[in-house]
Amino acid sequence: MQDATSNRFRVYSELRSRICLLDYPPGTRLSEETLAAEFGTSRTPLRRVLARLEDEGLVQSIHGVGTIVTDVDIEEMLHVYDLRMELAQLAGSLSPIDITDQTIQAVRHFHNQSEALKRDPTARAFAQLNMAFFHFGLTLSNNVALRDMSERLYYKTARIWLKSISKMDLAAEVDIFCREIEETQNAIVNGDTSAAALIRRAHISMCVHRLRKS
Amino acid sequence: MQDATSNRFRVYSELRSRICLLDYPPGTRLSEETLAAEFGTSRTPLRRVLARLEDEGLVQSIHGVGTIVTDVDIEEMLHVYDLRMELAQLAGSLSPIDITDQTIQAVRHFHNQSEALKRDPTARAFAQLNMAFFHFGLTLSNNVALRDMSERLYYKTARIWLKSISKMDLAAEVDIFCREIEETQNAIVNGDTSAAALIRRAHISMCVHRLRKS
DNA sequence: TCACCCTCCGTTGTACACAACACGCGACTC
DNA sequence: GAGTCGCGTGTTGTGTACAACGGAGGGTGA
Repeated sequence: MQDATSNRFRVYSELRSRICLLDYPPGTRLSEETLAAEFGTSRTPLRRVLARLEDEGLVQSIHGVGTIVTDVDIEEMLHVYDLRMELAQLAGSLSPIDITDQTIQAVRHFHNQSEALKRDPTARAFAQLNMAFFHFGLTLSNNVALRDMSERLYYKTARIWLKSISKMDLAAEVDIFCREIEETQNAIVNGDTSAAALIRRAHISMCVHRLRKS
Repeated sequence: MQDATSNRFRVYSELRSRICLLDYPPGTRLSEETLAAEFGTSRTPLRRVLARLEDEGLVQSIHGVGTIVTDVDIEEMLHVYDLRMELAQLAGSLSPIDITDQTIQAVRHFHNQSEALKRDPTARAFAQLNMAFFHFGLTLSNNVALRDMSERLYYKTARIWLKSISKMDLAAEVDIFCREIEETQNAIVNGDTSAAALIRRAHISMCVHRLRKS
């Protein structure tokens, strides 16, 4: 057992992940008591985590009913996507990092993983890799505020893609993702964070278009 | 007594206001029990409010010590200001509102109030009017996500100005603020939200420069 | 005189009991 | 038979006692 803060973050992170990977699909009723028991704590600290998830719009607590995982709809989230695109682009101009060998190695790692995914594509593994690659994208700017806001907005919309993938062509999506990583790798190797940011923005935009059509 | 949610927001809003108006200067130790008594509740719901303020960086709770109002430093906040400027500008291009007579009337109201402030300037009244005018600026975009993020960042930095005003020329600052409102009024009357957003961005930028010199 | 320790006090963190509330089901009434 | 009331059950919200912890102050020994 660590100190309270890190333990809280662990629980928060785990629940957020379950919600965004649809382990808890929209409409699921979470029981405070059950979750508290699972994480080996009591309702009080767990409620603090749920309160944060509620502030971020991932769950909704209703007195006398339960804590319910919210539903997400692409049309309602268009505003969020608009902002996410702008923030993605800003990552290239607001305090961009100096690219080191470590950065290049990281993007190569993602390239390898995306190729492996192409050979054995599953929706869940794809979503997880996408999430990890998003976090890598955050590290391209040193602006902490930008990172925080981007992350918050990302998790607000992360479920939409996974909810729609059954109606889309998984192999084609993986292919597009692979190419995004390749393009990003080219930009990073050339030390061009600005280009990497624009690539990211473009792919968010295209992804929204594909999602709306499905 | 209203329902839990609105009551919680009332307490949150009040505490945030006290912190940002320096009723609780940085370093102040807040007592959960005292505050709970003041708002006629118990520690439990009050702690939820403090938890949110802690997530937003306005206070810090330390086990065994207390809940302490954080200090803010302009140099640490430069990243936040950078992002705030970008968001201010985006308010003009991301889902800008259609300007109605109501909007024009609102900005006229601020103009009048700023003129009144010029006649009897106090730092606190200035800070309050500035805050109100900021909230007006938020209404210029229909993008809810943009509004939320802008507000969050604004309150992160709001105290810096008030902390430095004693070392600056209050009358001159009021004058600049009056002109900002006048310029905004011109833009709004012409139906040009984009220009209003750029004016706002410019004034944030200039304000940061003045603050760093003081 | 200084360094160390120990105890006391106030604070935040946690656990738990109870209140407030929503929903469903069954009985009762018309 | 339909509508309505009331109660039981399960949930979140609140209050409160206690545990965990940090710091200050005084005492003690070298």
